Amino acid sequence: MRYSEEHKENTRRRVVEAAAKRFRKRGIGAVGVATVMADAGLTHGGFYSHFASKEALAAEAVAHAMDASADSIAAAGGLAAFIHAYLQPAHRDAPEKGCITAALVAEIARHPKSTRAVFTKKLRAFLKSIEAHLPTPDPAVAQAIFATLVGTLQLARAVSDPALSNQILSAGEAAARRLSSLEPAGV
Amino acid sequence: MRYSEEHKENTRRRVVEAAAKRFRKRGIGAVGVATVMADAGLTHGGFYSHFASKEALAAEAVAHAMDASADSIAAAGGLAAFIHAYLQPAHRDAPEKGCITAALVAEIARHPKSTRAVFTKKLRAFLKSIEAHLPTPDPAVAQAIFATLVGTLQLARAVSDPALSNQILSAGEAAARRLSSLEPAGV
DNA sequence: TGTACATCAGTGAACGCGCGTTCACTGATGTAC
DNA sequence: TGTACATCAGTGAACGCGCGTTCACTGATGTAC
Repeated sequence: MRYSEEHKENTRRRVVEAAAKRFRKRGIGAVGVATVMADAGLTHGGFYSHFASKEALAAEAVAHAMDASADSIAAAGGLAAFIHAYLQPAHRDAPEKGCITAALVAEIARHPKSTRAVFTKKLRAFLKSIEAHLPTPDPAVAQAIFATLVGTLQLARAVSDPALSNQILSAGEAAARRLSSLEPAGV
Repeated sequence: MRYSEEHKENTRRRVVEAAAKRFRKRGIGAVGVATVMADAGLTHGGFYSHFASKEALAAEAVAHAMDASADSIAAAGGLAAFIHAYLQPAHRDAPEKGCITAALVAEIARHPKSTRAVFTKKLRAFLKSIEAHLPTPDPAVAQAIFATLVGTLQLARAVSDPALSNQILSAGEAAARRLSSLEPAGV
């Protein structure tokens, strides 16, 4: 072969990362293949020497972004710190760098089973990670905490009144802490 | 005027209702004006004698669907019953007839401020309704409960494993009950 | 080491299609007499 | 009451555009000798 394996893998990764960013910012359906390729410094025609379809890229982008945040609880320094960081205005205001679940769950739900299966696999891993950081591990509690975080961030993003948006973030943090049986406030 | 006011209003309402259904099922961006008009038994050209743009229809459809569920807590017979019904598989499996917030929050967050303002107004009313049904009224608790319901329903819809999906619904119900300070189980 | 060749990542024009929106029209129905 | 006219909700062709995907190509770089 001509270009090294490494070269091709690098390009592919750049495309996946550009896609993960754009998709979170504007939605998968609203972003064209040409835009993603341009973000990666390429023209659109080369797309199909890397991916079978836009759908295949969507699945890879979801997987990539889920993997990128897989260790974010440990990185934050524990569940309480993670919850706090997750519900910060900074996260709300930068969806392209944030949680791909909050940005795209509803859209993923409308995608083919193959894409949903990829999401499901990565979600399971993340839920395990939440559970492992719980004072008293319980899968149902981990699921409920994540659902609360995702729902809260989305409501805070949709609302047009900044004051209400901030209140929602605070309310979500208190609720997530309460569900995880952490002490009420502090940081 | 020629056709009665009533006739025009009826048509308009049929279009808004068709839109609210299609948008919830497939997303606003993925549904064309022609499809909505066909659902309402019309051709696409007449659309602009009712609405200024697709965006205007989106805002109306959101408002309409939010209004339609405004009294659903009282209709369900209280907050516990509402939470239970909201997190049923039947609701998960029929987004076109269900909560428009769960179906479209993330997409609404990417729409113009005017549309987000309409959503915000209706959301405030719904949060008030949750709060009024709380044993101890508290805006933050109402916000957290709704965020938990929305996040839970969305995760349950996206996941490809039915068993996990059902677990998530149950976990969400337990959490929402706990946040609202209702007794643990029952129905 | 230097040259010829083969590979294939990446280019850019082209495809068919569906989109939101516009527009000249038509024909059902309300109003005037 | 019956007829002529005006209105405008609804029709369907057409617009420019961006989409996902295909394809003939090119040219940088790895391999063979």
